[in-house]
Amino acid sequence: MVRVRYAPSPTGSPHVGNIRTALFNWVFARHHGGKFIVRIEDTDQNRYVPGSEEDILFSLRWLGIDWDEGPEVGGPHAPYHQSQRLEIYRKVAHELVEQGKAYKCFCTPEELDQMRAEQKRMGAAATMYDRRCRKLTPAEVKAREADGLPYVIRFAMPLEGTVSYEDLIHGHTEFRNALTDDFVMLKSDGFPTYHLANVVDDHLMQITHVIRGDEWISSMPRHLNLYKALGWETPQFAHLPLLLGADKQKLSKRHGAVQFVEFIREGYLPEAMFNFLALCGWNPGDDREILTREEIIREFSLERVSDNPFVFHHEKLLWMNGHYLRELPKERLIELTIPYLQEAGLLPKELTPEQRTYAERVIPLEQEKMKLLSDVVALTDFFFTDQLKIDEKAVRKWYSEPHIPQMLEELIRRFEALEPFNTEQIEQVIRGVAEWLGVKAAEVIHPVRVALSGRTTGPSLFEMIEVLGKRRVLQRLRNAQKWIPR
RNA sequence: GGCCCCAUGGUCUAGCGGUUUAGGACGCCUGGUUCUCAGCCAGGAGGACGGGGGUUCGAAUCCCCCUGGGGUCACCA
Repeated sequence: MVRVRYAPSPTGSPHVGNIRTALFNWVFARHHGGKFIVRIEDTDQNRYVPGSEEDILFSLRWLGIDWDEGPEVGGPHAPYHQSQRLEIYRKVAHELVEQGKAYKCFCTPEELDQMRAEQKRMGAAATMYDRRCRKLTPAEVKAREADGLPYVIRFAMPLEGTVSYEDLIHGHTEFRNALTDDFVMLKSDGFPTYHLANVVDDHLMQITHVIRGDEWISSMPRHLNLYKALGWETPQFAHLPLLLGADKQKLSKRHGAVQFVEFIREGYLPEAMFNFLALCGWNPGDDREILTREEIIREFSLERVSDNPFVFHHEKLLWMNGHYLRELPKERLIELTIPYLQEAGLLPKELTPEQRTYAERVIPLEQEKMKLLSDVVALTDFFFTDQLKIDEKAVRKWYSEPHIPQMLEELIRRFEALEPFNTEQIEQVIRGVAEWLGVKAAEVIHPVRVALSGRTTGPSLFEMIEVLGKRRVLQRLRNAQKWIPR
């Protein structure tokens, strides 16, 4: 039985790369009919950010990623918060001390800083704990404990030899033990470090595959030796390519939106995010790029995960979101976009039935143009407000044309009398007026569009007029009469 | 700097020794559709296998070196 886990630490709102890792784990579990476990690695009291766990779980649910064991749902290996499992780690750490595979270290942060500074001054390639406390005699340790000195527990790394494993993505990888220092397993506050807690829980929770980002590869000698010291079987490891910014540096805040909730806020759709994230390092092996969640689950395999870093460019995601937006049923598009109009102040918090019907007619008009749900605001604002942003250049271009004064008058006259006020009738009026004036239809259409929306682009004019309604149309046409230079 | 990872057009990616004059997608350009924009359809440009050695009848595909980029070197994860 495949058992994988997503083990975020609540140190901030989750990053896209982080959610990508969750998605790969989930898809892998679902592909194999295995279990997907969420475990909160809240072992750093200093970096804990309230609310981030909520953001993490919200993001997963928003994407449609459910978990078989974890926070809020529980499971046979509860608790799933590491902060509630402290005794377990403590016990393991002390057992290793008793077996001589780990030791208490009484070095203070100041001493360690000094040691590192010294090493740098000596021109050391890398700073590394010099294992001074590893040499402490039992009596010395006892004395310090009796003095009440705080200590950490460090793992006693083998001084020689190598350790290796077969990465499911990178293949055979080997490390020399001597190059890794005696890392801290248990901090002086009694909390474990990632290395300890992660290994212990992965073992206890019977994780079969550890799928995580490439930045963890360098910790493999620690984890592998820990498993060995504990006499535990190691799970399989798969290290996912890093997500990079446009400058090829690890994706971070300075690359624009990277927090997953920011993407949600901007108006990306879950299906687009799911599809795109799945393609961040994986592909189905053919030319398909638009894939449903079911297809992704069916065809996913770690063998098809690329091992080179993925530069995260928003353009393609935007394109993909536009694609999914165009496929969206109208009802859902309306549901999803109304909140953006409300937030922009174009619609009130509570809609009257009339306002709702009006919005339902407006929004689909611009569906094919949206790349983000939030685009609805800029695309349709002129339907909801009379405070038009006027394209002055377009006004200058059209409103000095000789046919305009007559055109406006005639349109107003005919529209006033028009019944029913629908698209076909409206088109007839527009074309009729053009003919009557002896100008091309476009020479009526364009200036009218400017009069009604303030701009030169927008939905099909005839439909737009119908939706705007006679009252607004007449009012705006009359207003446009003021634009005629005298 | 040590260790580790990576290396196909601007970006993502197919390719796992010959079927490749290296395919697809995003972006870009042109044309068509059309009341504009978008969309859609049809084309196109960019001039990608980082460089050098091998192995082989044959290399983008295997090996080595170099170069470049990245990750990591905390009582953070």
